[in-house]
Amino acid sequence: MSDDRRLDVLRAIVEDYVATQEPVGSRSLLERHQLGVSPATIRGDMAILEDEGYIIAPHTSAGRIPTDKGYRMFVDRLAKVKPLSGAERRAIETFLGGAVDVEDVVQRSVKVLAQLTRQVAIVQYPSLTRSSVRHIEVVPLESARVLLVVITSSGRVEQRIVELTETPDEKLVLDLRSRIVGATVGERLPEASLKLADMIETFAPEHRPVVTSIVTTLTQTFSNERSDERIAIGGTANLARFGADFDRSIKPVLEALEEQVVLLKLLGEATTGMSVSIGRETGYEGLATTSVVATPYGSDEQALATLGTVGPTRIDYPSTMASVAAVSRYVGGILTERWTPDP
Amino acid sequence: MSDDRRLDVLRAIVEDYVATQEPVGSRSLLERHQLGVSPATIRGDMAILEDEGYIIAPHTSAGRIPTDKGYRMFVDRLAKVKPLSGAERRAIETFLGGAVDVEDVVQRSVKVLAQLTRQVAIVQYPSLTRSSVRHIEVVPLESARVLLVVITSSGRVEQRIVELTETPDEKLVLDLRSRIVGATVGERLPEASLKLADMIETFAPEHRPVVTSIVTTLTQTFSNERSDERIAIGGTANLARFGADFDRSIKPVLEALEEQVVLLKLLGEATTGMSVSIGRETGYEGLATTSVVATPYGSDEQALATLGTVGPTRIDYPSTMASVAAVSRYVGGILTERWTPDP
DNA sequence: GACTGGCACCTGAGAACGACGAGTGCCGAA
DNA sequence: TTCGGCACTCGTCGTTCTCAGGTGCCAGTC
Repeated sequence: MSDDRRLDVLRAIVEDYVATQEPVGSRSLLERHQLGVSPATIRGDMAILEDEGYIIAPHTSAGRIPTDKGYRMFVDRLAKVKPLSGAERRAIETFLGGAVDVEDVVQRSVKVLAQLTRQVAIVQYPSLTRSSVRHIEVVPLESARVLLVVITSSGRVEQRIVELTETPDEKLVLDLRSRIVGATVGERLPEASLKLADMIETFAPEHRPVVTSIVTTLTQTFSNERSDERIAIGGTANLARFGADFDRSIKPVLEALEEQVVLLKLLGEATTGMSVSIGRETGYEGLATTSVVATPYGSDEQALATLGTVGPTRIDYPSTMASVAAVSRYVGGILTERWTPDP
Repeated sequence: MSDDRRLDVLRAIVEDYVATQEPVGSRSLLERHQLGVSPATIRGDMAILEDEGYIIAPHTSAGRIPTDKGYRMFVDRLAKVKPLSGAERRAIETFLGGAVDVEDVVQRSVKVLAQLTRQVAIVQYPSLTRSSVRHIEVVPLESARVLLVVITSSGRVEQRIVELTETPDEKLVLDLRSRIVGATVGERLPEASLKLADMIETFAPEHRPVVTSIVTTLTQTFSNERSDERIAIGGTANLARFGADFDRSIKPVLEALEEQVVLLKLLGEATTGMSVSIGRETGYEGLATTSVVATPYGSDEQALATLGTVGPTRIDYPSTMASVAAVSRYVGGILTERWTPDP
């Protein structure tokens, strides 16, 4: 008995099950794959694969379906790369190319990814903390209010209105503005916070309250966790493909999708590269029958955030991974090229 | 036969059906309502109500369920106002009160409305075109780029980056900025656009290209339809209550929810006040078994946008309408009080 | 020793069926 | 007009039966 053939059988089972959504038996397997042996031999291989936990029979007299472990093996060792078609590439490129701002890029990414994979797509907004300061503006408003605008290297704009105890002197504001800009532009957000903290002491004591107030707000904005938590979701109608049993297989997924914390953790696992979490590997009971494919996007040096898909475990992993990778690449390209200072 | 009693019967049928989700027969109706007559009499009334199209029997020997027309009658003439409990009011108030910016207000509104009604909640972001200019900032960036920031009376901040053909003179930018601010602050967005157009000619011809470029971008931002289209959705897990048949009753709803155009049209019908669309009244086949309850929010004088719920036709209309109205009131209050210039 | 064909066995899906019960429509009487 | 009574209708539920697809095992073959 050859180990190789047993793995071929596993691959064939995964492929067939993904295609048909039905347990695959030894006979029907041979109808779709030329393995050069008889059904009985396949049955032997299947029995061993079942012993090893790669596949399982839903009941005595049905075919086999892959287990989480089986999919894992398939993804890690058996899947062949399935490149996107030229049409798909062009579709991504032209659709994302039409975006007018960061918000738009994210919305379009979600849409295109959901359509490509026919799954639920999730895209995290570009992280604030992982980007650097492009510009900061300090604008006095009416009363004793000041508007702060922070523009980051990823093109995001955050604004805050600060209520001061007194209307600040115009010269002070101008001075403060230029010093803030000088200290922070080009810095990563955490570093910028440090620089700002140091800066406070360089001001005359009578100006400290105003300066402190403004700097504090900026620092909060830099480390604003809520901003990092924003996520766009699309393609929820594709949940239809998850299964017919709403309460058991779809409702928990919808609940998980509404729970940003869960999504962020799932996406967070993909900081270093393409990540595939299969079934219970996701760590959430509600997602026990779903897989999450995620990958970071951004420039080569710096990831901005993460995007991916949520689908039933029985998905076409090679295609899904190819789509996620492609969208990630284009989004990263657009965000870094388009909204980056020209040379 | 009294007309009054027949309407009482219709009301009882709607209330019972909403409560039990099951067709209601003449006998079980009397178990829950004291109508002072016998089942046979009720049957007579039911027969007439069925002739008139207010109720229908799913099959010969089942009870009756209300038709869209029956719900319509119920909402228009039979429903008694069902005020929110004090606890519910306080929950809305405290939860929405914790919001830190407009984005946050909208997110929290969706959440609280979905929880209160146990339906899908949709909240349109405050409209740009319906609000006025609070402040505009013009910030030169590196190269020949300029950042424009627009703050509206509803607290929204829009930003655009303009690519100019040449780096503008610093004095010109300052002049332009103060003139833009002078011309637009306090104006409604459409009027602000007009004022800006007039302003172009007051600049020296050599400055026209820069000015025109910037003003054009601002005008586009003012009339940006895409901004008006943003909608937050929540409580999709409540779709579970819509019915067990996913493909027929839930998938089309999910699809409609992803189609912003549909949602906007539904919300748009509520410009003048509380609007209830029942079943096919929504005008979308996919929403044939759902009802949309929507109402505008904003100040007394000026609606900012619309919010509401999407649920199966068999919902508790009085409670739903009360919840939608309450959330609308609080959201409107917060947005107009909190982010409006102090006196 | 690995593979194959044959065979007995298992089991879920689906059709057929009957009993049951909730509900109706109608009629004659109060 | 209302009411009680009665015959009738149909969908639901549980039971039974058949069927098809699938397995495991074993003896035989290359």
